Amino acid sequence: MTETAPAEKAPFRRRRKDARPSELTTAALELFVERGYAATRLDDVAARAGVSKGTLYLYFRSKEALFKAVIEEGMLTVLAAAEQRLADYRGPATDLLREMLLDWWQQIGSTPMAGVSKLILCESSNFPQLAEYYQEQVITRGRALLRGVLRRGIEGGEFRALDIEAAIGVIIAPLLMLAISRFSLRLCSQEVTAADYLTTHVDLLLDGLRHHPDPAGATGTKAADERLR
Amino acid sequence: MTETAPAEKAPFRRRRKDARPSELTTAALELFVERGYAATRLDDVAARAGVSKGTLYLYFRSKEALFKAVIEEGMLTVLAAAEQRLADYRGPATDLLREMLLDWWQQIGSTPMAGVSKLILCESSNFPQLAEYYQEQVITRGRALLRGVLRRGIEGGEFRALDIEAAIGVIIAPLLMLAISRFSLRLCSQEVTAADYLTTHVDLLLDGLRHHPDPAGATGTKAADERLR
Amino acid sequence: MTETAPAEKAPFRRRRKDARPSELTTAALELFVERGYAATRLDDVAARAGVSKGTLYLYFRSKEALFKAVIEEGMLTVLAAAEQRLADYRGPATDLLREMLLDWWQQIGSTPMAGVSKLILCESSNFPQLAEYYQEQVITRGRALLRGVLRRGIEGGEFRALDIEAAIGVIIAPLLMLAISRFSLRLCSQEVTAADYLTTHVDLLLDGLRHHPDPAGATGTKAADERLR
Amino acid sequence: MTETAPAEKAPFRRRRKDARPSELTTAALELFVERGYAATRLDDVAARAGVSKGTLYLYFRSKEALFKAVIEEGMLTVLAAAEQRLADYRGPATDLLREMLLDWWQQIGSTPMAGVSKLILCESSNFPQLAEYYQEQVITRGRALLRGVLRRGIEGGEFRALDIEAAIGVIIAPLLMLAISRFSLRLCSQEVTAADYLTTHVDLLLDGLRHHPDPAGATGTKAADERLR
DNA sequence: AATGAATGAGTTTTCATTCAT
DNA sequence: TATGAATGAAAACTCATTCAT
Repeated sequence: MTETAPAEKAPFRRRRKDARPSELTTAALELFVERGYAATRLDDVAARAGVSKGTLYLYFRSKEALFKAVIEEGMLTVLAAAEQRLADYRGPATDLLREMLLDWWQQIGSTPMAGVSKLILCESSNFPQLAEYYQEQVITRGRALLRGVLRRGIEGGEFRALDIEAAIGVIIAPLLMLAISRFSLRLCSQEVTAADYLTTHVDLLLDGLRHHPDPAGATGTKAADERLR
Repeated sequence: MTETAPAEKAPFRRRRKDARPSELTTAALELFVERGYAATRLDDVAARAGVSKGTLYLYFRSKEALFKAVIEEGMLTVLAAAEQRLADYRGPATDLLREMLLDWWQQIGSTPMAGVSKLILCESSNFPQLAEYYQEQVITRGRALLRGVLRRGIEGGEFRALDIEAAIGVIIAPLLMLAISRFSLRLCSQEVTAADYLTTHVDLLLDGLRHHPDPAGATGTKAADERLR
Repeated sequence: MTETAPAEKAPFRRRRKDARPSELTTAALELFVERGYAATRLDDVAARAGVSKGTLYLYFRSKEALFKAVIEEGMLTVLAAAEQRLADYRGPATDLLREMLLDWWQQIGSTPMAGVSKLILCESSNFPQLAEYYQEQVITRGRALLRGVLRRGIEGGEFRALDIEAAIGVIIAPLLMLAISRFSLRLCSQEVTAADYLTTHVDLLLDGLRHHPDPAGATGTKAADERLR
Repeated sequence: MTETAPAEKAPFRRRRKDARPSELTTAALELFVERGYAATRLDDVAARAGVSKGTLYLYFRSKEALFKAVIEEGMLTVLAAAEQRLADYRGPATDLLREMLLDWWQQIGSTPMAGVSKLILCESSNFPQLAEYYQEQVITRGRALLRGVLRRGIEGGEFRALDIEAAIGVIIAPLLMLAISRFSLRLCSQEVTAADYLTTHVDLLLDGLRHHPDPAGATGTKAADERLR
């Protein structure tokens, strides 16, 4: 408003203008994650972004469009981070798996992007198409990455044989809960630092995956199968 | 509804009156879990319960009161199920842990009560006092149960030493995700049956916990610690 | 319910039954006066009368019918009290006027019936027909009584000549305000007992009415007339 | 609406914004006075003000807040009018008293502000705090003004001795009834113009207050005292 | 006669969306 | 572009009225 350098006016404006959409989605993400979609008022989003409510409608057709933009922007970020690592990484699957989990935490789980996971979890039934899209673009790809590592580990004798699809979910769950817990009740990571939690998860997991002769678990498994019909 | 004794006609009204609250909370739970608190209209809750909107207000002062009742009723159910198992169970910690996890799934995770977990996860920041209450009454108690088993296992040499608090969270997370996934996107248990998922979780976990000499994991742990600061 | 003397049952019931309507109107009058018609809930009327809400509908077709019954019952009481005094009273108009005002206070103004005045004042525009009826039956009759006394006093030389219709209103106003004030803010009778207030009113009034030669007031009156057009 | 300066088009919005609250309270005052608080629908207030229902909530948090604003705005107007007259007026108390009463009618009683008196009278038990505030700010101050004049008149020998507090109420009552009657049944001023009514009140009152020797009233007073205990 | 559970029309209140400036 | 006043559809909530018992 009180521009001291009139020569710079145009670029400044340009920059603001270009930055607007992501300023808005950033504010929206925070509030959507904290309160949920329906409970978030556009008034509050605008206020947090420091603009008027009307301005939101210059960039997004509707509240739903804003929400979708938030999710899509988050997905782009996630996928961009992931693609970088697809990597020609070579070496033991054990190391690779550990690497992937810690990477995920550093690139995604510990950032605001983790909020997108919470949104998908909480709002998926209200936005089925968006959820499906997320499923295809993010979840399926992420699972594929893990599947590759697990297969390699099993084939190479590092990991014992197991139900790979199920294992993928079991591996992801603690990461996801850790990320989501940042925005709500600490259901799982109460009184524990993220580092301790992750370390314990990785250690337990790699120990559990490791191929060793002890046949004791098998009995238990059968018993469990019976209990679950 | 299924009147077997026509002679008992008189208490019909009375029985209805007594049954109403839980009919209403049942309908409300379903919708709150599916759509979230804010997106659930009381009209729909009433319709699902087969009553008029006004009837809801005969039993619950407000939408918020209904929500709290839903959570509290769920908590009672969960705690009642848990208390039953506190048990004088004796035997290997390994068996006990497996037992507990499968029990949780059968008593809670696979029932409508699992929805309460999703609600707490999604709505905790909108109902902080309720979340705190849930934390104290349910989470803390549940963690205490697991803590007891892990300690016994470690002291008895069945399990290796580890960060017990962190391990509790890691153990719970896959169960919770499995339960919550029933009401939204299958973030973790995609294309896998609950039984396979649980079996894999328990097997991996017990393998990972088992006390065996291989010291390889330690190195990895240190590397991870460094990455996480 | 638990009648110990079954022989007396019938008459007891009968008495209750006959008394019901006035028990209900009594409770209704209290609440209507305190809160106004619209703000009074039938639930509360029923509760104050110690019956269920449904019972009200056994005696009154609707809330409006109940209100009208309250007013009409009040009017009957008022008129009955008035008729008694129409009297073949003889004597100085001064004494008669004082008598009438004090009587009104004792028979009406100091009783629950005074509430009817407040109701008419506050609700007349919501029940124009009822107000008109009250006007005809109560106000007009009351004014006629006063008119008679004032005329007699003027004709007999006790009172000076004045605008009789206006004087009637001026005489009534303090009585009415005193009565109404019992149910709301003491706009006029703050910190004064009803007896002091009435005494002062009557004294001032009779002094003011008395025929005395002093011509000073005339000037003032003319000035006032000019100010008011 | 009545734009005399078309060049000033820009501030139209601004002017509207500033004017809105009082447009709304004006409409609200009319309806509250006519129907009472509870029976007045915000729909109707909005319609009378020529805006939509939602607009009301742009300026007032709730119906109750609107009501309080109506009363407070009315009080400000009343007090502002009163302060103007506090006056260094000198002269006979008789003239001053007449002046005050006629002023009140012209400044308040004959204006829409008179409606506030009706609201306070009718709604005081539903808004006790507001009533108390009104009592302190308006009634107490108004009584103080009258008290001053009466004292001066008595001390100066113009008025006879009497119960000043009671007299204040007796003096106010006809004014108040006249004002309130404009909005409901003419309980007191039926078939009489305001001017005639006021003139009669003032004349009667000043006559009644005047100091004259006749001791006749005393007897009557004693009789009245006995009747009232 | 009496009850009180149930109803649904009516009211208050909220908030996404529009649009004149 | 940006604003924010205004809108009105939709949701929460109330309560007079009904009716099965």
